[in-house]
Amino acid sequence: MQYLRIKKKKQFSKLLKGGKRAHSELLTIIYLPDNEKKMAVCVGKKYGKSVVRNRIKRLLREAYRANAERLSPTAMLLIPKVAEEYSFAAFSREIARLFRKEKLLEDPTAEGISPKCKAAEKDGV
RNA sequence: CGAGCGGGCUGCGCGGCCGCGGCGCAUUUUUGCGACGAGGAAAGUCCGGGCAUCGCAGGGCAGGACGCCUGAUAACGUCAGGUGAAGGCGACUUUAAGGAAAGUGCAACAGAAAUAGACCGCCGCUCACGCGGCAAGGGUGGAAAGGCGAGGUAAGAGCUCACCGACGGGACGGUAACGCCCCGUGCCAUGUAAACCCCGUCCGAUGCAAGGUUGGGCUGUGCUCCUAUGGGUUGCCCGCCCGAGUACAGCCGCGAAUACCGCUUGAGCUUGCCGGUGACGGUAAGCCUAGAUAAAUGACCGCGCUCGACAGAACCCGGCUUAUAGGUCCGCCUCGAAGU
RNA sequence: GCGGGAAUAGCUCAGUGGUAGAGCGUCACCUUGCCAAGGUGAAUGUCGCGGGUUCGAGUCUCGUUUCCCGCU
Repeated sequence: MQYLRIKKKKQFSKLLKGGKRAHSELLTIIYLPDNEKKMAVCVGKKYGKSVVRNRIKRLLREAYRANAERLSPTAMLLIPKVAEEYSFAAFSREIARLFRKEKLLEDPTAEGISPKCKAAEKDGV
C-alpha cells in the first residue's frame, strides 16, 4: 500500500488552513482532497518521553496503512488525543470508522474492512 | 544454616507473514533480490578532548576550575595504586584531604568573659567593709588557654615529673604523601578558607543550527552609518584591522528553515601473547558494526517461560551523574550458630 | 541538538550564614439601620526535593525535578 509523507511546511499550513476536520474519542483527522495519498502524524512533546512518542507514531502509521487500501487520494494529518495507554486495535478501528463516516473510501458500497481489523474488533480491545 | 562484604555478566527467545531506513547488485524508471539496522545508560549536558570557524600568530587585568602523594592518559574535575583521617566486631566502606604563624571578616542566643576575663567558688589578710592571690570545681556554649595521674602549695597553676598529644631538630625506611625511633621545648593561644583570600597547576572565544558548495549574473536608480566621538576583534584595557548593510525594476533556470558536503574507519572492535600489583601500554591476526532529517525497529499469528525494568542514536570519542523488573556467576572474602 | 535563567504565604515579590517578611487577598471585631470604604487584631509557609560543608543553611556547595527564555 503506497502513500507519501507530508514534509514541507507549505503543505502543512495549506492543510491546516483549508482542511476538513473529523473527531473521534481517540484522535482527530484533518484532510483535504489531493491527487495522491499523503499523510503525516502529529505528536508533540505533551504526549510524553521520546519512547512514548515514537510508539504512538508507529501505531498511527501502521493503523493508517492497514486502512488506506481503498482510500481516495487525500492529504491527511493524524492527531491523537492524550491518553494513559495507546493500542493498535483501537486506533485502527477508529480510523476505519472515521473513513466511512467522512465517505473517503473509493467504493462506498463495499462496507468491508481489512481482515486484520476484523480480528482486532473481535478482541474488543 | 543464617546475616553480610566486594566484583562481574545479562537485559525475553524461536518461527511465519505484511511493512519501514539507508546501502549493494540486478532491472531499466519502479520494481525484485540480498546482508545490515539503537543503549548500558543512546538520558542529564556536569567535565575533558578531537573537529570547524573567528581572533591572534601580542601583552596585561579581571574571571573560572582544580588542590594528600605517585602513576595512567590525547586530555580531564576521570581512573589505578598508596598515605592520613572517620565509621564498622569484621570482610570492607567513605573522604573538595594545601595554607588559620601574610592579612581582613564572621562567631546569633546563652554566658562573668568569645580571643578576652572572674559570676558562683577556693585561699590569705581584715572585727567587718574591702584588698590581694588562683583558675582546680560549678554553670553557659559548637568552642572557655592540651588530656590524665602523681608531687607540690595558703589555695592553686606545666610550677615539677611519668605517659599520651603538640611544636622544633636529627637518624632510618620510602620516588613521594608519610611512617617509625631518638633528643629537645612546659607548650604565646579557638573555629570557619563548600567566607574574602594566599600559594601552586591549568584555561582564547564560539559551537555541526559550527562551517563549506550551489542558491544566478549584469545593468540602472536609490537610501542609511562612516575616515574616527564609527564598526570589528574576548568581559575590560592597551594593541591590531577597515568599509558595511539594504530597497526597487528588467531578462533566461524557479522547492530555499531547501539540496549536497560535513556524516561516519575510529585515541575503533574481537581474540591471543608480552610488560605492569593495577589503571594501562606494546604486539600479531581477524573484522567493518545505524547514519535518519515532519526524522527508520511496528502490526498480526503460533510456541515456550520466571510474563519481560529503565528507556530511542542526531558530528564523534573518554569519563562522571542519574534511572533500571529481574536472572545469574565468582571470591583459599567476613561475622554468628551448630556439628566433626 | 546547543546555550542561559528561575522555584519563598492563596497571588505578586523582598530577604548580609544567626527568630523568614511586605503589599493584595482571607478570617474575627469595631464603625453603619444594612452594605461598601475605613480602623484594630489574627491566622497562613516541609523556603521545589535529597545529600554535604558549618555550632547553625532560604542563603554556600553537589545531585535531582518542574517551568521559562534565547540560538535556525
